[in-house]
Amino acid sequence: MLKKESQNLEIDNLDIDILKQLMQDATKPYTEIAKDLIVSGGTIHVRMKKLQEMGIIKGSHLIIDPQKAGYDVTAFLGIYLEKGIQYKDAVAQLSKIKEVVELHYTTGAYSMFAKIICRDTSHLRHVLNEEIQAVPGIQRTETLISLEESIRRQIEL
Amino acid sequence: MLKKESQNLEIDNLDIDILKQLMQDATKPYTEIAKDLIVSGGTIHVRMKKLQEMGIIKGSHLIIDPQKAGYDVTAFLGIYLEKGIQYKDAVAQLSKIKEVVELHYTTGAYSMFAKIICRDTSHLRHVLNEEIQAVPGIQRTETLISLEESIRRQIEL
DNA sequence: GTTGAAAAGTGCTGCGA
DNA sequence: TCGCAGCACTTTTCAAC
Repeated sequence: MLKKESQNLEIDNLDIDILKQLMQDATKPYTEIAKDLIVSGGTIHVRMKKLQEMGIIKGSHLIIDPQKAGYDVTAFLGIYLEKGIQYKDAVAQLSKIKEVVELHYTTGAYSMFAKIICRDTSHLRHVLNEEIQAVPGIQRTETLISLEESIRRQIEL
Repeated sequence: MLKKESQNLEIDNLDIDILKQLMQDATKPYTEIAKDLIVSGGTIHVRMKKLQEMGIIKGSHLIIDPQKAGYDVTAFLGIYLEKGIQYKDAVAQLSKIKEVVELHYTTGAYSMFAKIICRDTSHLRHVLNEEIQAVPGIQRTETLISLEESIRRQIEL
């Protein structure tokens, strides 16, 4: 017997429609989605199970307002690594810094690119000067501070 | 009579603990959270209602894997605006481009900074050359392509 | 503000088409 | 493969502490 991967691995329009709705509000009841799409609740359930097994759905997050939670400063960091430094080691070090919420290995001017969220400017200064600079292999960084987040959304399927 | 804003606007440790749990999995049942924190389900409900009214909770999102959904290329874009161009106008234009998932007004080298998600490199080329360049006021852009997203998480409360 | 339980609604699982 | 129906579970509300 083959592994159960041999099931239907395709995504149709119904799957897309379900994802579209849940990407905006992950707590929307299946029954309501079913009404909108004119299928039964059971069908939604089967599709969701398939999408989860396929790994397309990675989970769900509660979206909080960072500013109202006391995190007022968003910054981007272009990072220059020293030659010969293992990228993986730098990632391991940076992942220990809780304020780093996103890290990319990039082409272009920088070796790596990070997004950082801090309480205020003094908190940011501490993270930059004490935490980031302490990571071995980081040669230099360039900071871009976000004065306003004008757009924030998910991809449209 | 005053507006109902005169209610309790403070956040205590219980609120933080609830948020911590739901930030990782927005579908976690209240009853389970209640058991973990050793309070009743009703209390969780009251706190959640308060947090939503305060605007700390902005909603919930289903997290999908962009690569498995056919979006394989993440890029960052440093944008130089022409002098005298209204920032707001550029935002309005860029928000029409569905591939732009994040846009910040920044200090530093660039006027604005965008995050873009595309299906593949030819899709990215199209967005950059046709869509972005067509926005009035954009003088020049610098592209950073993400080869790997090494860290992706939410702030820790 | 919190509790505990009742009432309403939702999610899950088989059976049938 | 999909839809329907019953059971289990969760959400929501409310009187009482």
